[in-house]
Amino acid sequence: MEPSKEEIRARMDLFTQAMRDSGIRLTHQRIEIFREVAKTGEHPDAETVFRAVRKRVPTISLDTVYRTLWMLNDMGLVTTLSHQRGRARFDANTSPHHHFVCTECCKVGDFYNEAFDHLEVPAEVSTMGDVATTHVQFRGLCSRCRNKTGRK
Amino acid sequence: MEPSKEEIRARMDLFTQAMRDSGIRLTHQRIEIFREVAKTGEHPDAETVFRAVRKRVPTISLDTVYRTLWMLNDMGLVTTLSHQRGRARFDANTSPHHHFVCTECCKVGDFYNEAFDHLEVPAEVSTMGDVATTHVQFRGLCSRCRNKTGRK
DNA sequence: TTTAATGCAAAAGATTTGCAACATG
DNA sequence: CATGTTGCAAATCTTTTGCATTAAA
Repeated sequence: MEPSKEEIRARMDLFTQAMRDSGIRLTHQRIEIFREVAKTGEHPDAETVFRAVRKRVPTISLDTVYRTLWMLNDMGLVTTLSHQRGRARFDANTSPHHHFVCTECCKVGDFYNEAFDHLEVPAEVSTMGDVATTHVQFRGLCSRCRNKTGRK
Repeated sequence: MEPSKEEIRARMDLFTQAMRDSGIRLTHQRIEIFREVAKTGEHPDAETVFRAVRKRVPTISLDTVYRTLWMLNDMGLVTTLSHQRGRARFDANTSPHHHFVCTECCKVGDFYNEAFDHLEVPAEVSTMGDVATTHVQFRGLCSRCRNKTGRK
């Protein structure tokens, strides 16, 4: 689930390069914010990122975290999920991937599947617009919640 | 896109029955709130439902709309989507279906596809939990946004 | 040194909650 | 009638914004 050391480094490199290419300043805060999202597979929300980064950059403010996260989203360096009521969660994994979402605790597990990346687009959908990406989402009780609520 | 008269009636019947079965009171407000979500394929948010219902029930309050919508969600009579920053949207279509989501305007189009309803669950996913439902989401520019921003 | 980015505080937006009045079963 | 439900107002939680200060390039 957690990205490997190499994967994290690759993400950081991609980030640094993309920032330079766009002429956006590589500030201390932005680097630490991106690193925090890049190093986990947990899809943290803004508050979680804020708390983690604050340990290393004590003066950081929550609004900078928000501004940065949405900027990264606009740049395509992170994507957002929102499976919880009114709280965006961020993901630095920009490779095509899919999700298992627990309907109980909202935890999200990633997985890769080439076939799902390229599902045939039905004609009906083509009339709606141009498909750029495909995401499969399986929903159900995660094993942890199954053990907790399922059988007690 | 919009549900047919019969479909709307079927949804209302399902709702009425489910409420009776759960012993939850069928109030004027609840009926009108559900009807508002049931009669459209637009996945309205709470505010939109509120404004529409208020025309028929002028004294209704926004918090009743929220309470009711989340209750319906808990009962499985509606599902929620959240493709827009911090704003939940509600859908009374409980049949298995899939989505095309515009990355520009966040508009969501529904479609049906039996094959997608029953994608084979990879072993890796089975270890995460018990899959109950499968949703395919295609993302890209909708035709309207393509014409607006794409070529100008 | 120039201009973008930050931090602060305050605003805005979305959703929830406590409670007295009210309506349903 | 008894109790669940509503409407109101105020609270809460998340996210955004204006602006003076600070720091990248």
